[in-house]
Amino acid sequence: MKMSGGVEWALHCCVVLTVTNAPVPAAKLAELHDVSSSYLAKQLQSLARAGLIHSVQGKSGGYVLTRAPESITLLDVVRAVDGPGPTFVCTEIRQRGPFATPADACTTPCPVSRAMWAAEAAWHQALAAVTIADLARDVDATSGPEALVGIQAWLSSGTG
Amino acid sequence: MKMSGGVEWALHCCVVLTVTNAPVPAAKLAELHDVSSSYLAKQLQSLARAGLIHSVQGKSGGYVLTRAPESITLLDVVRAVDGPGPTFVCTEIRQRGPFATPADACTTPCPVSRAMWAAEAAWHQALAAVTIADLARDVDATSGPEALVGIQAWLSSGTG
DNA sequence: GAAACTCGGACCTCTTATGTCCGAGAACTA
DNA sequence: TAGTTCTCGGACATAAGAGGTCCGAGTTTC
Repeated sequence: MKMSGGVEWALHCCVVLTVTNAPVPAAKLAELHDVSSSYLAKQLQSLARAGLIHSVQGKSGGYVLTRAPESITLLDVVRAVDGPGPTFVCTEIRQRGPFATPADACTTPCPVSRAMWAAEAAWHQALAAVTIADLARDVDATSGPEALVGIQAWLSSGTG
Repeated sequence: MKMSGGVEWALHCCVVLTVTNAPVPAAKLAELHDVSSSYLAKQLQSLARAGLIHSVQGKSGGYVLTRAPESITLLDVVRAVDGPGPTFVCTEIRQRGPFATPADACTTPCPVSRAMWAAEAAWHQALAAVTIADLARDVDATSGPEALVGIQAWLSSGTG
């Protein structure tokens, strides 16, 4: 099981979007991270479909965060880009074979899926506990405040 | 991100293997769960490579749990079947683009990967807290004790 | 009103998960 | 002790999804 690489890109983009209120084009975000512009567009579309970012069309268009960074969690981004479905899917194996449990008796999930989903819930909870604002704060602390300020200036100026 | 379907099969097989000390052939496990025998064999090989089960060759051969069910965790099975690597892989995006962080300054993981790995650790911890023995106990409680006893008898007899 | 720039979805490629097969090897039987 | 039968083990096809690219529809700006 490997998470889509687009999740990493999307998270970094969300952090970058916290430094400005002006729309940022996908091409700019791609250049900033040195990744394929065409492919990054796909991830941004996923974020837009999920309502996390808002797209502005036209000449000076781009993407803007729809909510405050404090109210966007990592879980939101992961589910938007990587799909909302559960990672573990129960195929009701207990209802098959010579010792099949009758469907009537299957009112509750089987013990295996219960345990797997409980672990998944713990994962979700940990992701939901961290927000984009937390990440931005960590970046400030790790790379120094000048990093995001520099990016902010670069985004404002037309310099490529 | 979707977990390999083989994880479900492997977990059910491990539970079944708790009811007997005699080797159980892959074909028997496949028939019991009504799944492809050839493909299930692949999952069992993964479990064997990871040292969770031991293969016995020859006429009355099959698979046996190597450890007590109490000391085999769900994490062990998941990592064996689905791969031991982390689900989130950091491609060091911060070292790319016009604002690249110099490699010297990257002694610690970037904030994004730190947060993702922390969540993954919570998931692992939850998986490691549940053992195959716990699952077997849950099955007993859910489907009644006669379920596993019936399977035990079926495995012992040559009846297919 | 025209032009330039933006997003959005349709399209193609390639890795990986899924599924299958037959040969090597060990235990049982005679 | 030799033959037979059953087992696992890895090599071989196939299908689905991730990764990557492209051009058209729509909007803002001049």
